[in-house]
Amino acid sequence: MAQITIKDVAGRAGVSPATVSRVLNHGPTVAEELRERVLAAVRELGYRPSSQARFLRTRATTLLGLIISDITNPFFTSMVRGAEDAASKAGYSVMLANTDEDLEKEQRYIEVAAAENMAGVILSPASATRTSISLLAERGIPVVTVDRRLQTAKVDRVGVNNVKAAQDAVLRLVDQGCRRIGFIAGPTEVTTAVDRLAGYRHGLRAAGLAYRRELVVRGDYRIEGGRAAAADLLRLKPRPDALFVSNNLMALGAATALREYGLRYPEDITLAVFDDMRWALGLSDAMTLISQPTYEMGRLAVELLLRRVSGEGFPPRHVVLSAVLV
Amino acid sequence: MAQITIKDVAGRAGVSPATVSRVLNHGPTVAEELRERVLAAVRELGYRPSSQARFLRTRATTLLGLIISDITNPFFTSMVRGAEDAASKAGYSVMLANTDEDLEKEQRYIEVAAAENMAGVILSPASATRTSISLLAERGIPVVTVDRRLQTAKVDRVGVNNVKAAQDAVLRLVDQGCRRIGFIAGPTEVTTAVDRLAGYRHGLRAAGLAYRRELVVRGDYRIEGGRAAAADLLRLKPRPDALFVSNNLMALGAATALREYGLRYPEDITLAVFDDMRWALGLSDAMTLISQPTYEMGRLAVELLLRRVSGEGFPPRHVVLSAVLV
DNA sequence: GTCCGCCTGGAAATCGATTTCCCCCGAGTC
DNA sequence: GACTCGGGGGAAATCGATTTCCAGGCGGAC
Repeated sequence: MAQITIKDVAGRAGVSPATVSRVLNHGPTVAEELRERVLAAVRELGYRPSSQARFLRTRATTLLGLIISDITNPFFTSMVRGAEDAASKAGYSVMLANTDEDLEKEQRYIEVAAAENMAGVILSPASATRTSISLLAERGIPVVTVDRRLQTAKVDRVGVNNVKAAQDAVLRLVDQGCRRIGFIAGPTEVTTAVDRLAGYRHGLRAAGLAYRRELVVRGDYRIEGGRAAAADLLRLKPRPDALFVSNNLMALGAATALREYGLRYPEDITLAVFDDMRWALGLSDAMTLISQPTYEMGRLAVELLLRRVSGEGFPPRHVVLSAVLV
Repeated sequence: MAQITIKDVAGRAGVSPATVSRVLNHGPTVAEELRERVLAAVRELGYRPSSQARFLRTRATTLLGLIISDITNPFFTSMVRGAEDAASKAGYSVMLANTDEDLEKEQRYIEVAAAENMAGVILSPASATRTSISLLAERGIPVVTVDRRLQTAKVDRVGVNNVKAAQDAVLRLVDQGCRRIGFIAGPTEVTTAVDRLAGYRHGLRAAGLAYRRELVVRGDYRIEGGRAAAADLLRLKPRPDALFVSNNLMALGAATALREYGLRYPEDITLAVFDDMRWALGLSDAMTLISQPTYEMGRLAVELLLRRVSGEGFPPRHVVLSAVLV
């Protein structure tokens, strides 16, 4: 019940608190016999140093914050695994927070990260322009953004080449004979949505097709939004011969809309999707998927972050991985 | 960069640190003028108290741990929302951790929660028998389990009536004319899996059907396991006329297996599923779904936990919500 | 044999906040 | 006018760990 402190251990081992600390941290200058006595006392009492008290002196924590915009999204959850594995290998723990794309929640968790003096933060910002990390910057807490960028802040970043991947997907669809490609875009606040839309337009241009405004509908990167957007596109006359959905959750919604309209893919309409959702959508072979190295993104983000944490100084680094067509 | 401390604020406002603390915490006995000066200084310096230093004196944190077994599972993510909303309403923040059903990871996060002196922990244990919360108990950190139970520990718990819900689902399937009902069970370590299997057997008995061993296959509560288990069942001769899948992710896998075997639901086989996965599976109307009040579970778990946190003593409470057939 | 130096380990300062204790000053009462 | 009572606010102790500083003891060298 009551906290076991370093003094209790010291008392039991018959040494001073200083010696206990020396044994537990940077041990060499302690006689073997005392060392054993201390370790025995630690074991017997089940002593665990209070991380708060330790922080007060050392200013060092082993906690990383991972603030992501939607934990329902398998894209992020796979990234979380990559981050966790890399962090625990280096002796750090990862605390997750979910913002639901809500700026207020996001700010609250940034405050928590600052108040807890986390060693570093990985962030997929809900907005490129309105997300503020100044609280962290003030405290010298390093930040790495994943997936999405921040407009202003000069921070490290790990992402994929969204423009090129989207463009390639469009060209693939054109190769398959599609000419009227509907595009379900994401929220304007989010850089990946902007990039993917740009890629879509580049792809059309490269294929010599005209960009038609009515073929682009904006969604919210969520299931319901994808469903509504797909329904809008499917109502067009003539109907698009392909749908390019710019994120995985919206693809689930779009699949539902297709079912509601009695359309089957790939027979009635061709589908291209950002992110690998084979497990949910089925019939993957017939579909253009843009697969992102999500696990790898999490891993690299942590590695980059930990270099900053350990004090390395280098200009903001942008790691751009390749999203590949499958 | 450098930490702004209470002394900086005190200096700027021309008062003592004690007064600053009084203003920020339990204010009444401070003269209005000083109060304003302090608040102004706080604003101008952007002062935020260090939660570590505060904890050292007060022994109180406003951080709740939420340790769940699989963040890919929408069941849990919806629960997380309920927990977050309830917590933030009470001025607490929620830190998430993902164990991936891995006892080692789980233990590590329990250690983190103990080391960080979190106010309380909500846990969906990876194992009923091998998960140990003694580290938390020693420190007096209250624990509430959600979804699953712990065998030994006498802790509060929020869950659903798994036995009855599974039984009802079986009876519904029998009503629809099914006689050979395959069951995809979950891991033996997990209490919900045990309960649901028991419910399946009760349902068969109540319907006067024999329990056949070969109709029950064990999965791992994950997509791939569901797919493999469903494939096993579909190979049986004669083939089952219904599949009852005991969790949502396995249902996704089972749906894939059905497609691979060229079977359609509900035409070729009847499906019943634990958890509401309409968005992913489609064709919900034709399917028996057991919907769990996930958001509510998260909310209630936090409320129960916070009562413990504030020191209320009462015998371990079991909140059992109803999972309903839709 | 004495002195110097090094190594070991204890005492105490420190981190940043809260809280107790106490002093001082003003108002009210006899 | 003096004494008491009470409220406001400062000084200092405290939380639990780390770390600096220093004392004591031992060994080696001259």
